[in-house]
Amino acid sequence: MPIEDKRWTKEKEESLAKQWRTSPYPFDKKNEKPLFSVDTPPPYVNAPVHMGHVTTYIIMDMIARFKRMTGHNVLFPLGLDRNGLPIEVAAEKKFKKKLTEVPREEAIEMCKKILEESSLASVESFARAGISFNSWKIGTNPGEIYLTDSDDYRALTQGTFIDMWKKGLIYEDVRTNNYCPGCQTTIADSEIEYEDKPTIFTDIQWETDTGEKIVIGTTRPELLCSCEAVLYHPNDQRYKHLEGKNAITPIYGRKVKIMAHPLAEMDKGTGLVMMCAFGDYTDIRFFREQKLTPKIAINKDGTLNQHAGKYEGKRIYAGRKAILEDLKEAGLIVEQRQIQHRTPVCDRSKDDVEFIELPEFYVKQLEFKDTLRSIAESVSIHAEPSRQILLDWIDSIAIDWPISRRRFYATEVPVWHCTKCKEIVLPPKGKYYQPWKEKSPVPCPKCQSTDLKGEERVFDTWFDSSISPLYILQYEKDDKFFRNNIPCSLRPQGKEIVRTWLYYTLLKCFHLTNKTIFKDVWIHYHVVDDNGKKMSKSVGNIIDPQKLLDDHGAESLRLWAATEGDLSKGDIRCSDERIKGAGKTLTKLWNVARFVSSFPEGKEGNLEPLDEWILDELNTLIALANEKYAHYDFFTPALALRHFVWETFASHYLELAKNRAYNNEDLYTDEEANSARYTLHTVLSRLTRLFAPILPMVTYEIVKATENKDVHQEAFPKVERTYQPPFKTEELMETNGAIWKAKQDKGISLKAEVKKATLPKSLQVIEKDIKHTHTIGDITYGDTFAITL
RNA sequence: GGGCCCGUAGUUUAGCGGCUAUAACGUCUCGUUCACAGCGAGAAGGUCGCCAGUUCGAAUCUGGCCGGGCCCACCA
Repeated sequence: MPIEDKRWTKEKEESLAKQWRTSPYPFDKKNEKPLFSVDTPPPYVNAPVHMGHVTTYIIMDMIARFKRMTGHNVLFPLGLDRNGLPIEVAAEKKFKKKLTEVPREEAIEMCKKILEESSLASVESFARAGISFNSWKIGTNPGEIYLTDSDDYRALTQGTFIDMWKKGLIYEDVRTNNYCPGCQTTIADSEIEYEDKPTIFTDIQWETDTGEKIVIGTTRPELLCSCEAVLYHPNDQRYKHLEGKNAITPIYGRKVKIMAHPLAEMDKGTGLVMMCAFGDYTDIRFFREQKLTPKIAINKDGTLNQHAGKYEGKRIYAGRKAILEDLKEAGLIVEQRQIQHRTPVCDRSKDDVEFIELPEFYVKQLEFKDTLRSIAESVSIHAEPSRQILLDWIDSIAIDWPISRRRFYATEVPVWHCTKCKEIVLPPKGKYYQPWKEKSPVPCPKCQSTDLKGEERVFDTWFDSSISPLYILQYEKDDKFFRNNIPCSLRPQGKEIVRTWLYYTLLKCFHLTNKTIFKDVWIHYHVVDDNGKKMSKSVGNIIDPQKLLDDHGAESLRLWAATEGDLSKGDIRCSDERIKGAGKTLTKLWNVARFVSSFPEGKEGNLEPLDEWILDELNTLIALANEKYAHYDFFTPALALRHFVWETFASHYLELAKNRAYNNEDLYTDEEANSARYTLHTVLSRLTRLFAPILPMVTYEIVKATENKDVHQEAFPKVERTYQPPFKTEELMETNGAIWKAKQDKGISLKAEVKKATLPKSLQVIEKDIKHTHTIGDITYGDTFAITL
């Protein structure tokens, strides 16, 4: 049927988006086609998805749609991340109560209330953008939207803990960790941010055991009590003579070793540095390396303890003030100055992070670094340079992974503790447990006691999210399906979470399955604002995709996402103007289709040389798209397709073939006209399929109108037949261009007659088409182009 | 401070040893050509960040510098 409407409008998108939302692309487990599984990143539900999410999911959708068209059974589920700190923060804000200060049941209730409001509205933009998830229903069947805080998901998280504990891959230990006194939990490195804060830097006079006076600078005088060593750099001539001597700590009068150590930097402070338990990461590294026993002077509540002597009970700042006064009185302060200091603070409470010891659960990783490195080297990463982020991270790992947290809205660590024999008691896996309020289903295996205390700690949310590929592939639910379908085909994710989500997933899945869990990893950069700045809530430059969808429509957004840049290689800027500009190509494509649809289809038969040429051009595109799409590159083919639509096909082929396709004056034979009509329809048909993953809505409507088919059920084009183009594309384009320009320069109509023309010899095969397109009288052929108007 | 990435037209970009350096958006000129004025035909616009080197030849390779981004580290 001919297309009537003069242009593509965004209003046409609404019904299609709705249609795909109510009856989407369900996942059929029994389908015999090879599986292509996409481990999509579950967005966090506390805020609506922003432009960056939508853009990257659009690319994932292009991948999914392409894979469907190339004969795959595509598992493309959406997950929603609902565990952990952001929800707790939102709950605290809304109810104006600290979760640490209310009963645990109430804390969890508060979080659940927040989550009730979040619903699916946060991902509404995905539906509007035409993302073809398997399902828009929340559930536990493969392909349905999964929630990381569902009983089903949490039971699997706990099951993996139980397995790993039994395999000896998890242990509990008392170690130094980042600790936030405000939130009262151990926090991960990724939960720390830095603030420039003014701090007093104090040079304090010490003495050595031989009576020599030395000066050491510090910002943490309250930690003097926990000092275990004084360091200078091995090349520092000023202090070489101190090697092997001891320093006496002021106030406390303890003897500590003076050592040469590269951790000390010659040009910082006086070149001498005290090592305390613990002022910073350097201290921690040093204590670990020297196997020193730290005397930690700070309690869980942020007060100083008995190690601090007379300052015991004071909070850190008060203790610091008091000890500085005492040092001043003793005449030991050489100099004080205020410095700006980048201080690690908790990213939620903004409290200074302290380093204290607590018992926590750890996943072993140090002894697996070599294996992890080979996994990191063998997994296929798009684009290749991003692999280095992972390798660098693996190289820099210095401790095992602390997985327990002292918070509330997260998966509980599924253990009980025997009050009699101290044994750790694990329940059978397969069920979701809340040990802090439930009785252990089993007695202590060692002493048979039933007097067990439920564990109160929860997991780091990365411990949850690092099993997403296992969850979507039915691990422990359907063994046969799981075994047949690992590794997971594709992990798409942002580069900023390579060292967390990607790394932890590879680690944990290796521990559980002994395999590399992904075949391919697609790592993307970011959509930044139109000034090139990263979007962030605090800066207030978050771009709302709903607004862009309202203004320009999904297809403009999608074409922009494909053509603005290669997201696996760098950031792309979000520009309203450029998204708007993308819409022009939609109009062009639509009108090309409208033009083609006005002709009868034509039958396959002898092809005119011009028609062979355009089909050959299209073949080049088909080959390019197949190759690039398969490597998750939509950028290169999208540019080529756009160019083909505007230039090659519309400007040149259509202009030349028009007369023949109309054949109003019977200048051509039926066979010649048929060849043009057949070619027009064939090109359109293939072109829509090439565009379908990028522009699912426009192509759907075109193919429905012209062929009455669902383009998304069609096979992706392959180069099936080759054609012999008798001339070079540039030769044709240059010739057309030269004739148009000559008429333009003379200010005459493009239809005006050309009396005589000398054209390249190779174009003789399409003499008739050229002659009628440009209205040329006499055509001769030669090396030099010339026309007489 | 360490690592990685990036500097090409006003903007976004292609090219990654060899034609006069791509194209799109924007700007300007002309045009109511029967698919499309949300269009067409053209034009202007660049010492390919800077400086050396390798080479017959460098936007492209190497080194240094300058500028930008991201990640990591930095409580002396």
